[in-house]
Amino acid sequence: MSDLVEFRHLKYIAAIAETANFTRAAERLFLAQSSLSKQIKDLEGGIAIDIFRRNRDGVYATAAGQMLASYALEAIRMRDEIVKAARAVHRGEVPVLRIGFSCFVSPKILQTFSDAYTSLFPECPTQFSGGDPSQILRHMQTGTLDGAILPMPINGEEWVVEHIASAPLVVCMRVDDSLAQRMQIQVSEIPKRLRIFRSPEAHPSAHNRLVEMLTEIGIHPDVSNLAASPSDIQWMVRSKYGLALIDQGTPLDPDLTTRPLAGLNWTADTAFVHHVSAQHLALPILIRHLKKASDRKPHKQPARTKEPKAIQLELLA
Amino acid sequence: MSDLVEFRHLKYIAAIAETANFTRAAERLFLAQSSLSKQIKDLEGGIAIDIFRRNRDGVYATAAGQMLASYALEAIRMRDEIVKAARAVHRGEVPVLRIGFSCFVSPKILQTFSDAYTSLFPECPTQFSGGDPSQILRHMQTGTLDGAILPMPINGEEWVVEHIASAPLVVCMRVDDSLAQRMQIQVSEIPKRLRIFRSPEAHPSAHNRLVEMLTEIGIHPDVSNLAASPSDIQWMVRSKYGLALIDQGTPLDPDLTTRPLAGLNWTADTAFVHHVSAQHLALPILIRHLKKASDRKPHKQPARTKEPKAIQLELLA
DNA sequence: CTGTCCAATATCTCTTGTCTATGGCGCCAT
DNA sequence: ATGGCGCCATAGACAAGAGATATTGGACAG
Repeated sequence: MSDLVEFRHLKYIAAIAETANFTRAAERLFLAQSSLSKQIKDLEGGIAIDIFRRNRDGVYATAAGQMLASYALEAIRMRDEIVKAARAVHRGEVPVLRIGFSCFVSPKILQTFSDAYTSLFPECPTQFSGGDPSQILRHMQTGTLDGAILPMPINGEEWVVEHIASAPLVVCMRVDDSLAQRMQIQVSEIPKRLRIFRSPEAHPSAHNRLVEMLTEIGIHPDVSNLAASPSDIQWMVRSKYGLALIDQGTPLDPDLTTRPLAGLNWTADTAFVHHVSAQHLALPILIRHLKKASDRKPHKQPARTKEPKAIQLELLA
Repeated sequence: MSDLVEFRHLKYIAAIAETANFTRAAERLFLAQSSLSKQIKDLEGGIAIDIFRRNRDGVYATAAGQMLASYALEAIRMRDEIVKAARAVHRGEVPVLRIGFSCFVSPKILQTFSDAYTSLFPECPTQFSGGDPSQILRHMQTGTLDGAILPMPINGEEWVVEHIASAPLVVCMRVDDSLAQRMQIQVSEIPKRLRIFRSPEAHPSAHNRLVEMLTEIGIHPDVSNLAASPSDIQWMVRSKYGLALIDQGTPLDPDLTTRPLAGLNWTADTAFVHHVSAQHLALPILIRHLKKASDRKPHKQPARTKEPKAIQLELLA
């Protein structure tokens, strides 16, 4: 039924809707007015929808016609985008997609991202490079990276940020720690032992935010042990330098374990980020894909918290 | 250039990609094999993309072909959806969209939603009815409401929840309150005065969550004054029953004012919700639209907080 | 009443999508 | 080897249909 609707028709509809005039639309389409008229009339008959109302003072789209017209613009834009990208892929002209990532982003997220890109742009090469968020942002400013997967928050108007994952923030401890007996940890139990943090320079806003949040709930953390990677953190915990807050998804040393924070539902959120002026041809398609996918993930892990997932700390992933 | 690509071609590409065989794809399309072959070949020449690789043991899509094939499925689905909806609009067969809302959802959000629906489904009637979230959810279960605009969180697998807005949670006070002199309020300053809350029965999970969060930061609120609407709350504040936490977007009595909570970045989040088994034909299109729009809103109000927006309380809007 | 503007209609042309028939290629069973 | 089979490409015929030209008809302004 709707197979009668071709892109050609969408183009015609869009042109008529814009000009509100068959004759001028036909000119713009390099078409005779009569041809356009006939095409639309046949279509209207075929799909049983009056698209335009022809009046003394111009042509306007009916309600249904307005829907089709706005859809038309979007559909044509998307088609052109995809065809352009596909052609670039075919010619092998898709430049390597250079992605930066923080080592605090879990491998699973990187894998998911990489898989998504590969399914969208098969056989197109990627280059992943780890580093400090602040370094990575600089690289994106200078154009030596196309995008990045980073812990939130990322501040500034110059960044396009698309949230892609979030995982609970949990307390990391030795398996033989007395706290490991418990299912959950009360915040009030650990203020003095929470002493391991990530280097503030690497991602200042996230660090500041974490400290501030802890302060708000009455913990004044002793930020003395600084780690530059999850394995540093885990080594410190193993060596009894203190406890740490880590992303639940982090692959864990067998001597260590994690426990959720009672009541609190802080999450470590991860985003795909690119500079507003980034050029890579895959970015619009990639972002659109991530946007669609973003709604499914939250559904996968909702059973964990009995309480509504509520406080969200967009924090180091 | 990409004007050569018509929906017809997309249908062909999808069929071939699925069957991996021109002959069987042609059968499925009620088409002669030769026609299909020619169409694809002409298209490949026209847009300068090799879509399929013909081999001894079958037909595979090339990298670019895979992109086109997966795009094809999506594009055709969308077209059919829109045409179906447009036809329903044309015939006046779109049933009234019955939307429930909590009175704690700001009028601006309702207006935005209503505008969005009207632009997507011109001339299609809507019916808005206010009420308690718990009532509204029951109505959606029984099918007497198609969807609702409610404060988050909404729990349960039976609900489809699409986040549409979020606004900072602020302290509401009289203009002549001594606290009104300050730009921000420290949480520690108000524990005893925070005494006005929304009726727990109306939205139990949100209420529990708010109380729990306050407990976490050391406030044990005196939940004695219960209000069923923003104006009840404002009357209570004006009459010196205490302070209240309200959504920053709430239209305010001239005798009252609001101040942000220092450091905290709690937000009141609002979602569009519908039951998983809801039938209304506008829902898929509406949800898709809200999803696209959802990313623009956060960009509009980021300058307000100097600190990264961080803790998010999906709470009564 | 006439000229103008604009969409619809009629008729014709020419492109193109599809059909039937056929050819070529590789694979396998005999 | 060879003949049959499955599969895709090609060729020529044909019909559908997209588009062009010319014309009609309605609304409106002068």
